[in-house]
Amino acid sequence: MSRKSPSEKSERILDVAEELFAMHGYDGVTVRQIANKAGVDVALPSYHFGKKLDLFNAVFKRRAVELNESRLSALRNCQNNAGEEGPTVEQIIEAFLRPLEIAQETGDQGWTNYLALIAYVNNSPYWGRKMMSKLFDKLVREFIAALRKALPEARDEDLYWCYHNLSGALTLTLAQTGRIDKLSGGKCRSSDFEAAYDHLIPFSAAGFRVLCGATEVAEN
Amino acid sequence: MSRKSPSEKSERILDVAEELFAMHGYDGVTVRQIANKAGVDVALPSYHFGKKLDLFNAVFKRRAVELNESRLSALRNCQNNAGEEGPTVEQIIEAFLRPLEIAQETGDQGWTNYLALIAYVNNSPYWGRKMMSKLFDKLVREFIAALRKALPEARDEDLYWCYHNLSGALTLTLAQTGRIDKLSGGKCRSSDFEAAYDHLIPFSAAGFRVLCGATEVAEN
DNA sequence: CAGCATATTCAACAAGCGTTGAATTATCAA
DNA sequence: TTGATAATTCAACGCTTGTTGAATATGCTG
Repeated sequence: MSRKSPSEKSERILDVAEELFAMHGYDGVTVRQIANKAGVDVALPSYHFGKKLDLFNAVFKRRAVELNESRLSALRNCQNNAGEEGPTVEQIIEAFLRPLEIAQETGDQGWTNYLALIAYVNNSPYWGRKMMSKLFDKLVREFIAALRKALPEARDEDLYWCYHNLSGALTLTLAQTGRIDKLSGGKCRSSDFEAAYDHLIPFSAAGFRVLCGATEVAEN
Repeated sequence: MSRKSPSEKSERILDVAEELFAMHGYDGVTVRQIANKAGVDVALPSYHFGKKLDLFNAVFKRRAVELNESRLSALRNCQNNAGEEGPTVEQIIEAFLRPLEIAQETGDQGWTNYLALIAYVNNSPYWGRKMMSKLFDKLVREFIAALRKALPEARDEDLYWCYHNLSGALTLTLAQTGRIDKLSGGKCRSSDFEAAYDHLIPFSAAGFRVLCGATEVAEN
């Protein structure tokens, strides 16, 4: 137990780094700030995780596996429950989004910070392509394959642009900039992921249908 | 001429700062990097623009007025061309997006960098709310008002969430992370704004209609 | 208790940071 | 040409950065 699991301070460093990196980006945070906020010496992050970039990677990787498993299981679940023709577009997108509510459900602020960190990386021209691909491409391709099956007449190009739009809307949601709070005068809240997904699912599903052949419903 | 317009090097500093800030964010760029790439002394940015943060603000403000005017004129244009009932959702979104193709049309790389900088700011939890509001809220509210008129049965809450989704998809497009290039195996290109908008306009219009009362078409 | 590996702190380093005051060059009107 | 003003460079400052080697504390094993 004591050997295998990292020390308590080690996890506290990851938690604090997660929060600060999500808020200010990689370059906007110093190792000293992390150490101070975690209540440990400046040298401890280096001891546990090596260089600053290694620490960043450790934070980014930490929850990725669990998140991917959760989303994939949601996809498999809706595929099993669906009939021969497979799940609908709405069901697939739902499986893509709902697992992200884990932050709200568990009340774990760490998950909220992590999702904001994903938004930071995904939107960054410098980090974006490489880091996201490495950890999330496999899963994303599963979802796109499911969507392709639900929209058999779709052209590949249209399918990818639709996913891009969905991904962008999701990214801005995860970033939690508070912008919609101000714009809407408080009627919408950035932190309310459930409301965001309740709107994003029908919103993007309609988009997919329009651009990727809406014959699905008419045929039945 | 010489007094009023800033010197040639002064503009070069802004151009380089724009490019680097868009790529690496505020904290990911040093004043020295900017000066080196611009081919000027380290002290010159401070002389012309003051503190580093003032330089960042100068870059962010520089093209904002022109961009806002261009978008507002596109909105007024489609409003004037439309009949009594006003423009359609598609026409409004088109007016919101097409002016952003100015970068491709003029071949000015500076505009591409600037749009990526907007994406960086808009997606940043720290900078996002304040900086975006200051420069773009007035315009955004014009567009939302036009959309409200085109969708008279819409609940305010739904309208704002729909705009949020549109804004997110646009933001990821402007960021130009190259992620869709890799995902699609080259079938889609991040740099092809025209293709992005050709897809985003019907995509988001369908979303607006589904969530904000689709009776518009059925009634006519 | 002794011994040892791990965890943590301490102290310091070389490098890079933003910024500034003084010195130098360019620009242009008189 | 001279003088004034703006533009630019030069040199340096005090401070912060990430990282490291040695010293100390902690916790477990025997």
